This record gives sequence, C-alpha cells and structure tokens, in this order.
Amino acid sequence: MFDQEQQIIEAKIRGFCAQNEIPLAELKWSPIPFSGEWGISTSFFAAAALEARAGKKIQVPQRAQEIAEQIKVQIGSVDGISRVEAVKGYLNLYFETSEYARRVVDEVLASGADFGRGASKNERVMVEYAQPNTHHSFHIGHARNTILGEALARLVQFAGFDTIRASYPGDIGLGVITILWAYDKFYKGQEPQGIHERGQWLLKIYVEATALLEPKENETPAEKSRREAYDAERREMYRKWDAGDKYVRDLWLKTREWSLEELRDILRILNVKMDVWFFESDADEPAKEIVDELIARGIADDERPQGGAVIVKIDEKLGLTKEKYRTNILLRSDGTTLYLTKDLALAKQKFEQYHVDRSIYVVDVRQSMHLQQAFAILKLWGFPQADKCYHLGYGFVSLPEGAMSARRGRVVLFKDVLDEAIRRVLAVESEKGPDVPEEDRKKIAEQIGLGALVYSMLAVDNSRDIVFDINEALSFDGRTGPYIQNAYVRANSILKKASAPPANMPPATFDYELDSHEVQLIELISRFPDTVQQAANEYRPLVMASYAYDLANAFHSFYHAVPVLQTDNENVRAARLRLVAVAKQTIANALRLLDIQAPEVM
RNA sequence: GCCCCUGUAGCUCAAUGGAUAGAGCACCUGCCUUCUAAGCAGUAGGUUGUGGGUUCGAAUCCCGCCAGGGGCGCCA
Repeated sequence: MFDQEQQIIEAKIRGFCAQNEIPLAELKWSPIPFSGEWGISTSFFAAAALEARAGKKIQVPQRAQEIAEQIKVQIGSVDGISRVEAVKGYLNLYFETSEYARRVVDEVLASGADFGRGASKNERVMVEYAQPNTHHSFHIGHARNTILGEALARLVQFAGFDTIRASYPGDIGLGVITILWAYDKFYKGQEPQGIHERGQWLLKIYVEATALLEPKENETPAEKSRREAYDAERREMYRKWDAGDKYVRDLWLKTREWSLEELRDILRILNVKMDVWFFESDADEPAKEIVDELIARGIADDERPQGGAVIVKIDEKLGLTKEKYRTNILLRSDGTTLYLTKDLALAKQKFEQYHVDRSIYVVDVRQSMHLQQAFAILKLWGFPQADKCYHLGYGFVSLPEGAMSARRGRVVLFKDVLDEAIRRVLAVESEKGPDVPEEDRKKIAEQIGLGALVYSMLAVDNSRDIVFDINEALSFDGRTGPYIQNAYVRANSILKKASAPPANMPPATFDYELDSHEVQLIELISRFPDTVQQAANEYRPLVMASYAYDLANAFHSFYHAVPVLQTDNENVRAARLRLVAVAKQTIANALRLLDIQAPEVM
C-alpha cells in the first residue's frame, strides 16, 4: 500500500550505498515491532557483515547502526513518511497515521469481498483431496483431509492461481470386495433409510465381515474351515469383479452410489464443490497401458520372464549411489496394477488432459515415500511438471484410545461429531444468543458447530498428528472458530445499529489521535493481502488460521476499548464506522478462505 | 539397517536467520443499568529434549546423541 514511498526510499538507499562503496545485499522490509505505530523497517547487518568479510576491521552491529544513521540523514523527508529513525542497526520509517489509515480503509471498502485477492498468476494448479474409500463412512480423519484440501484450494485460488479441485476416491480393492461379499451373503436386498444411516450400515457390515475373515486365536478346525470357505468366496467375488461379471458389477455400482451419495452430502455440508472426480477403478486400464511405455523407455525393468514383477529401480535410474527412493513395483507378477501404477497414469492425465502446471496431493503423511517415488518416476519419464508436484502430507488423526480402525469399527464419524456440535451450540444459544430468531437457530448452530470443528483442524500445522478430543474440537472459548465468528457478529451488530451499509458509508478522515487499538486493528487489516500470498505459497492454511484469530482478537479489544456509536465527534464516529465495516469485511474474507461461515448473529 | 516427522510454559499449540520466544486451556484477580461477557483487562508460568558447530545474530541452519511416532518390492 506504500509501494511508491518504499521504492523512492529504496532508490535513495541504493544510491547512497553505491556512492560510498557499501556492499548492499537485498533489501528486506518488515513491519516495525513494538512500536504501536505503522511503518516498515530494514536492517544493515548483512552489508556490515560483507564489509567485515572483505577485511575491514569493524564490529558488525556498530557498523550496521552507523550505516543506518548515515542513510537516515541521506533520506531526509519523503511525502507520506512522518519520521525516520536509526536504531540498533535498523532503519525504521514511520508512515503518517491519518494518511495510512485512510488508504487502508478506502482500499478495503472499494474491494469488498475481493480485498486481498492476488493478481492472476497464469498458472493452473490442481488440488487432490476429499478421497475416502467408498463403501465406508466418512470419519474425522477424512474430515481433516477434506478441510485442509478445501482451505488450500480456496487460498491458492484467491492468491491468483487457476484452480481445479479433484477427488480420487478408492472405489475398489479387497476392502470394498469384503463389504460386497458380506452384503450379498447376509443382507442381500436390505437398504436402510437415510443417506448417512445407509453409509454407516455398510461400515457395520465391514466390521462384521472382518471379524469372520480374520484368523482367531485358538480357533477350532470347524471355525478355520468356515473362515477359509468365506475367504475363498470373497476371492472368487474379486475375480468376478475383475472379469466384469454383470451381477457383481451391478452390486458394486449400487453400493458405491450409496457411499457417494453420503460423500456428496458431506461435501455439500462443508461447502466443497468438486470439479473433477477420478475413480480408482477407472485408473486401472490407463495404468496397465503406461507400463509398456515405461519399459520401452528403459525406466521400468520387466522381470516377468524370471517369474517376477515389473519394477522401477528408481535410485539406479536417477544415478543415485545412496539409497533414497529405493525400488517399487509397477505390475504384480500376475499382471495386475498397483496404487503407484494408477497414480502415475492419473498424473499423466492431469498433465495432458487438464494441463495442470502444479499438482498438490493432500494425502496422509504415511504415504510420503510412495508419492516421492511417484514424483521421481514422473521426472524420469520427462514431465517438467514433476518438479511442481507437491505432497501436502498431514499427520493422522487418532483417538485418545488409539488409532482409528474402520475394520474394527473404532472410528469417530464426521456426521456424529457434527450432530453433537449442533446439539451443544443449541444448548448454549438460548442462554448466550437471545437475539437469534427461532427459525434461524438450527442453521446458525450448524455454522458455529462446524466453525469450531473446521478451525480446530486448521489451527494445527499439518505435519503434526492430532489426537481427536471432541471437547477440544467443539470448544467455543478462546482460540476457536466461534471466537472469530463472534468478532464478525459484533462488527455486524454495530453496523446494523448505525444503519450504515458499507455502500453509502459517509467519507471520513482519520486526522484525530488514534487509539492504540485502532492502530493495531488497521495494521492487521493491511497485512491481509500478504498473508493470503504467504499461506498460498507455503501451502499452509495454518498461516491464515493464525491470522484470522489475531484479527478477531484485535477487533474484540477494539470493540471493548473504543466507543463507536457513542462518540460525540461526528467525524470520529464516521471514521470508526468505516473501520468497523472494513474489519467486518476482512474477517469475512479470512473466514471464507478457511471454509468457515460467518453468521450475521449468534 | 536406512529414510521421514515430532520434541518450545503444567496441558494443547504458534513463531523457519533478526530487535523483548507468543497465544489458548487450566489457575488466580478485576470488568455486564453503557455498540452481544461465545467477550475484555491483568497476575503467574521458559537454560526452546541434549551436547557441539556455523553466524554480527540460532527455537529456526549443520553434525552427534536421547525420547516418541511413521515408513521401507508385488496393501492403499
């Protein structure tokens, strides 16, 4: 926002350094800490250190301070800059407060929902996420994946990337067949009512089937032979699926659709609009096709003549002497494909059909090795996009009693947590939100409950594991989603009372003595565009989650300490109303990027 | 055996080379006849696992060690 002033000053600094033969490194600007005023700061330690290394006998900190002081004199006065100071090796430039506040507020009011949006980067990115296996219910671990992926997609899109959202559900595999087998054998023709009930029922069948198919300790010969008979039936079913048997395929499609209906409903609740669906079952044929090409190119080695598989010795092909990517298999000795094969075929499709420049995989960190192998093979294959494939790994979500396990039925379902969240919000809403109209309660309870859950998932860095504690995830106090939503609601409340919609907000000047809370609030608002870029560049929704809390915190403090409607001075009142409108807008934009809704009242 | 991640306040987590390591929870103290108390203000809490190194400057980068988690040819 002060780019012009910054450029003028940079030019002066460069000129001075060139004249005096001071080796200047790159100028890095940052906000001035602890000042309670706005400004930017740069330091001269790097320049002084370069001089020291060149043989000058100097103390680096003292020399940095000396340079800063000289430059301070050189700069003199610049329009829009109220004062310049040199302290501890830093050069601090303070902006004129009224001018700065006016620029920030005017820009946000003019941009509205687009405040913070980055210029188009002319680069297409695909984010792959929200991909549970079908025939299972959606649990809280899937929720972490989906929320992380959606927040990331929103961030990169708002930052200026052309963005495609893709889901790649695992709709086939032994687990899926196990459910088909048990359904067909014990529950044929049954179908519970309700999208989520039906999905959860399939999960129950899976638990039962696993118990029947897993070897038990001390099992009797009769139990053993029954189990083996069941297992043979299951394998036969898998063979029939593979052969395209109509009965098995129809059964599979019907039950798969049950799962997909449930998944689509959850995506609807989470406000996720997927652009592309890739199904694992569809990747099988293309996967087989790429194997011959990889052999022909000398990337893969065919050991089938020796009774082996088709493999890629990744380290050897890359010319690495130390083991890093190791070796992986593309085709089993029986000729069937693997996860890696399908992922390679899918990547090819992303590059060639969707013209993706960057490809982000939001996948459990335990698959890190697998994806590194896939990216390495894509590079060997000659795809330049391989360098811009990125695995956004995240730690897994476990329960206080241990890891979640679908096959043992030990999972916490997303839908159950959401229902509980709504119950809890409704319970406190009558007490804390008496202004909430009766007919809106359910809707607002969902927004707040979901806000709490979503924020708890985004407020932890993705490299960390989460032990899911429902009381923590649904907490409404402190550093939480509802805390941020509440700041939005309070801002909205002031504006409603003032009956001053942003569109016809009267102009005002910030030429009065600003309260420190106003200074802090404007400071944070002005940082929003940079925060968008940082979060998108680092692929880290956490950056935005932290920012949103800080912004809400600044607003709550402002709200408490600074009167808006009760101010006598007309100009001050008008200026503060504009500031409230701008804070509301920025909180809304931040929440939107986090996939958290902003209720008007709560 | 090799590779990856994690270790920061009692607990859960921020801060990725800069000025004084920050929040929340829990604990304690104040603040609702005043724009919504799902809030605000304050007290207290730290040899950043450990030992070296690089640097003017290290929680952050490098090396060793300790502790916990995850992964490593026909699962996904």
